[in-house]
Amino acid sequence: MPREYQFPFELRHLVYFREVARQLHFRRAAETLAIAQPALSRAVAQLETALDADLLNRTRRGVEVTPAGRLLLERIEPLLRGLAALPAELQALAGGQIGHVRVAFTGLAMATVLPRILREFHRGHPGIRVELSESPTSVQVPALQSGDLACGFFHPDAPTPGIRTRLLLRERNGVLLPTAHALAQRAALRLSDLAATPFVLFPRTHNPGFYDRILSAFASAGVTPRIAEEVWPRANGIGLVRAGLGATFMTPSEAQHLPPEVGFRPLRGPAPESRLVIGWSGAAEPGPALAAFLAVATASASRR
Amino acid sequence: MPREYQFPFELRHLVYFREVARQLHFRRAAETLAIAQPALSRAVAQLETALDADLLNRTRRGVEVTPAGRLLLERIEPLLRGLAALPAELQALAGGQIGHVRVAFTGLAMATVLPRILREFHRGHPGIRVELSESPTSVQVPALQSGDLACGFFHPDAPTPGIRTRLLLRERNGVLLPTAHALAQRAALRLSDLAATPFVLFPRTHNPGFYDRILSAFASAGVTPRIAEEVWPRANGIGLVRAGLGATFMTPSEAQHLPPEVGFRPLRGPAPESRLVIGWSGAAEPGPALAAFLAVATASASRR
DNA sequence: TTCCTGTGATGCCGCGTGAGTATCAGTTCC
DNA sequence: GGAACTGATACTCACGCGGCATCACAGGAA
Repeated sequence: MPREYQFPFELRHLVYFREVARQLHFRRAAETLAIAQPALSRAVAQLETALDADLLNRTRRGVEVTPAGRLLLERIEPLLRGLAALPAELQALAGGQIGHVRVAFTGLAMATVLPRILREFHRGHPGIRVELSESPTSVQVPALQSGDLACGFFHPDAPTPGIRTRLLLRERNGVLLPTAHALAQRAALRLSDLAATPFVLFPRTHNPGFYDRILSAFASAGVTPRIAEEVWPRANGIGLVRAGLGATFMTPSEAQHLPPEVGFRPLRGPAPESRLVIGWSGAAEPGPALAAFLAVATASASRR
Repeated sequence: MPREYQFPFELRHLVYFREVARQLHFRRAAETLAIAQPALSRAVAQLETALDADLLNRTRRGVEVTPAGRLLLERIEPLLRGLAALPAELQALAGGQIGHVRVAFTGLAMATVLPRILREFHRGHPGIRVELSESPTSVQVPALQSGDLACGFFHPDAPTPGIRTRLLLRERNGVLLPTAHALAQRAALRLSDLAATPFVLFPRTHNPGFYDRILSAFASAGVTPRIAEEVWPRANGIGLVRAGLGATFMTPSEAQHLPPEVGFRPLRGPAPESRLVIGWSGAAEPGPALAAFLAVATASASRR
């Protein structure tokens, strides 16, 4: 059976040759490699045949490396180093010391729990890279179910089969108004006060359940709100409020650091409620990097 | 006998795994690799054992690569590519398409034949790098004899055993004077005219034979020259003449491009003669890169 | 259901080949 | 002229790669 093979040599040959080139001495190199000298001689000779090049000059007063041998050495040195590092690297991956996690989030998550979680996580796991991308609940849920996404911070509004979740935040929304707005004088508001105020919301497709709960909250207060803009991501909505184009909903946690042009007012009576969860695929056991992230995230949440 | 070996796997394993990861199909990968499927299954299993990591998820509906497998792929892909390129690279080295030559030269060589040789050589052999360093004859000759230097342009003054040479230039020296010098009015000079003129020469150790021939040429003209400076490299000597510190010897070929502050005058009667040769070690057959360089250099010289 | 097809894994065996020991061929010493 | 090196060569042996045959299992079609 003819032996077809892409490489006319094996790692052995390269390692053996490198050792001889280092020590310039077959016997000592063989000892270092824990093989007998004849085996080493033949392996190097095979490599020379395979590459059709003289790699070493055997003289009676020692061995010297030919130009071809030097070129080969230059090329294989980094390769062998890289290969030698591989097992440890894979162990590090398995142990969760290195790796990466793709994490999606919504504006609320970034404004509340996420910065703290990331800070803690990077302190404990400096080798794991977190790939963050803001995306709406309606995108995250199917991505989590299909396994395209490892982990997401989102706002569930219906059962999410195939996703394991943990509640991070559950808060009644208040209202964010331009400071110049008439209602900004009041300490607290009711939904019914807001009939004349244009609203800035997220696009309905991004979380239809929550969107509709907002509308029904208005309806039960006897008001039909005017939705002036639907904008995403979240930061742009706050920007529009700041620019005086309307009001928006916001939770108290989210209202920590606000520019002076806007003000947060709690709602009395019925108010839409936001729930922020962290979710991950329930199909497969999470990998070590994801497990580490989840551990930090849930611990950080329960410590609040 | 225990098999001690730095790597718990071989190139085979990596190539086999890569092929399966590419095709996500053991049977087709085995066909591509021209081996039977069971052999492939076992090789991949061995690699997984060796690295203590699951690289592939075998499901009934196909094969998928695990994160560890992806990491491994990322790492080995460039390595395998580099190794695959090795044989061709070594052949190119042997064929003289790539490589490098260490070449030493003296100031005279750089002022005459060398630029043209380098231009021609790089045109015909773009893959070969030339490492140039100016060094005196007295340094080049032993370096050529010991094999530390591949090729040199120098000025032999005695037999140089172990070095093969070819004469490139053989010229009577003239005199380089500051234009302001009294003798610069004359069209040609004799050595005996130069008794009162301070001279700038190279250090005697750099070529004792030639140095002494200069002195004896003076002596036979009945003159004892005043050696004001001994300076190296050559360009600095010309700089000193330009600065008015004295005169120096120079061949007509070297006197092609001179600054206006200096002038070249031929010598009538006895004059020191400069011989420029290219030399290379006669011990070993020159390597392909050196052979190519020598071919260009000698051809360029005989075409003058 | 039942059979067929196709997946990758497993059992077993022959032979190639890597590595062992013993030895050779050529030096460079004393 | 031997002693003590060097690396190369000649054997033998056994490990393991790869071959074939087969298994276990899943999915699809009848």
